[in-house]
Amino acid sequence: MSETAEKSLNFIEQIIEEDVKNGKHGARIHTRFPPEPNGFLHIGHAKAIYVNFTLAKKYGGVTNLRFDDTNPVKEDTKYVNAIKRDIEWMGFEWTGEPLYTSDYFEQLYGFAVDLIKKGCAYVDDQSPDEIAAQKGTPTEPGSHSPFRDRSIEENLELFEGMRNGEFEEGARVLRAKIDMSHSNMHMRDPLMYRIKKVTHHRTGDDWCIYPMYDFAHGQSDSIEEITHSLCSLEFENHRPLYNWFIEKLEIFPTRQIEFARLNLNYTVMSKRKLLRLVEDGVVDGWDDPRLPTISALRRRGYTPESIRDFAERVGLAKRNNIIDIGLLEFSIRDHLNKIAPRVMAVLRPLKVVVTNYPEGKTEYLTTENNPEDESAGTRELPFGRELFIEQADFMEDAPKKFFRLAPGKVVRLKSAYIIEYVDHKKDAAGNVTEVHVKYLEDSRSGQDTSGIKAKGTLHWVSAEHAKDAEVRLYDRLFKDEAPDSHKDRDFMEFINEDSLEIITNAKVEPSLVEAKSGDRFQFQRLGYFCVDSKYSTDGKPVFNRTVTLKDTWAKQKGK
RNA sequence: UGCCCCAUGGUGUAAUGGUAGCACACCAGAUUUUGGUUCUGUUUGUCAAGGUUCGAGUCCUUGUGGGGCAACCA
Repeated sequence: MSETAEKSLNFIEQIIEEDVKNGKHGARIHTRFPPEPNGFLHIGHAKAIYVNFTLAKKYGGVTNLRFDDTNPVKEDTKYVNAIKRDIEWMGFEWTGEPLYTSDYFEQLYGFAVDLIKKGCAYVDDQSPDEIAAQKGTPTEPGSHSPFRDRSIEENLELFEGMRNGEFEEGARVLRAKIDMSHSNMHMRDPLMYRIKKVTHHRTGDDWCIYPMYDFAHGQSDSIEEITHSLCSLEFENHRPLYNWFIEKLEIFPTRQIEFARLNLNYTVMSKRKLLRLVEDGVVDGWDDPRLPTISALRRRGYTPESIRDFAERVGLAKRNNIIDIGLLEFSIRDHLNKIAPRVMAVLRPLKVVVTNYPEGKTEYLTTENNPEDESAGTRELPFGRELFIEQADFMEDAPKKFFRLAPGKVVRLKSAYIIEYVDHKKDAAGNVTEVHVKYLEDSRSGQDTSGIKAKGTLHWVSAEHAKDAEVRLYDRLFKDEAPDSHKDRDFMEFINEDSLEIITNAKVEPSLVEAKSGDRFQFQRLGYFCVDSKYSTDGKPVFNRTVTLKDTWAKQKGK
């Protein structure tokens, strides 16, 4: 992360620099990432993680990881582990041990008692429906609960009763006593505690009352002395309440700052919708490479560096945004171009016979592993009389701008020889089954004295030496740019039925059978591929296509 | 018909009262044993109307458009 002197600051950095300049909190910066352990992290979270961790680090601060586990109905330890793994994989380190809002339940209870004693909270015996009815609407004020003016003593007694399990679920709640006619709905006597006789993933059955988000999140920030609590725009309306509790409780004044969350086109990001895709079997689990979850991106072959680069590029502001998926693809191409070894793989093989090459002969040709990185070295490729090239690299009736193999054309085989078209065979259906060519013996790569210039260069594998491999090609999961933006159509209607193509008979160069789970390659002229962690077996790797190479030829064809 | 937030090329994001810049995308060209990479160049923008000012993307007013808020969810 090289910071050029010219680089302008985003609005949060400006706030932080102002705070540092003024010596606020001793110029200390402390942020937190507060996931609820009820689902998997996605690329939107990745931005929030990036923002919280890099901002703190930039100003010499640290970041807490705090699981916001105040709703035992939805939360589970299995998510805790997945979330920790994803953050670590992204390359970030939280300070100390992971923290949990549930660690503060006793303290939070004390805060509530304090508020009751100050006359700022009361126990309400009404049902959810009654409370909702009194809430009013955004344009009409609410009305007071008949229990609003209970004595402090009675409130204290009832609240303790709630804690002790004396009442049924839903029978009573604790509410803040603020203003039922406030223009901000969140200030109309919001709920602080509700009764839930549910086992919590960490505290077990110790509690049967649990604090609401609004009475847990800000207070946890205060307890941890978080200086800047960064959250998404939807919590803007909660900030007055956040500050009200800080003021009444006289606790550490964390400042909440909201920023716009990340949105990506051609996908969905909400946990609920992601869960539906998984449960309906549309995708193959939370880490299906077509999903925008961090575990899916990892499995697909994205690097942590590329995710961080992307998070930096999307910027930080308060404006709602929809980022083009193409930007994410740029980030991963940019990184993989520098680090991925180039290899030969033919996805849809077409047999080529080099008629003037000796039968039974094998020669080994040297090729560079990565033209962008000399230190990557070279390797030897077997070459023989029978080869496979890509079906799309031969055309019987080629347009003038087709730089590949066709009647009357010559092409270079990458790191090998220039070949010249001789003949081709077709089956009964008219499909080309075999192409015959002659090679130019004096055109060997690196020792070319033929004087011939070939316009195109093809990738290839030796038929005798090539290994079979399975390759999985992914396309966007949705056909619509914003599948969940249609008011009267379900996002599932926009599923792209062709988002996964499995090729079982790809031919790859022999070295690839030794590839290990997670290894990344550039299949020359095709794209970047990663050995799948789920379906690969020893000696039989399955390759996931991370992203294609930029393809200006395909673009031209489309015209 | 309440409150809060937002509005700069196709998409994002800068300019903090003084030349509207950067990235991605797009288009054109150069290089290339990957139609990749790299390099060069072009096109495209301040929501509207008033006001303040020598000067407004920036400040003020009023509109318009978009987003959020009425879960015992977070």
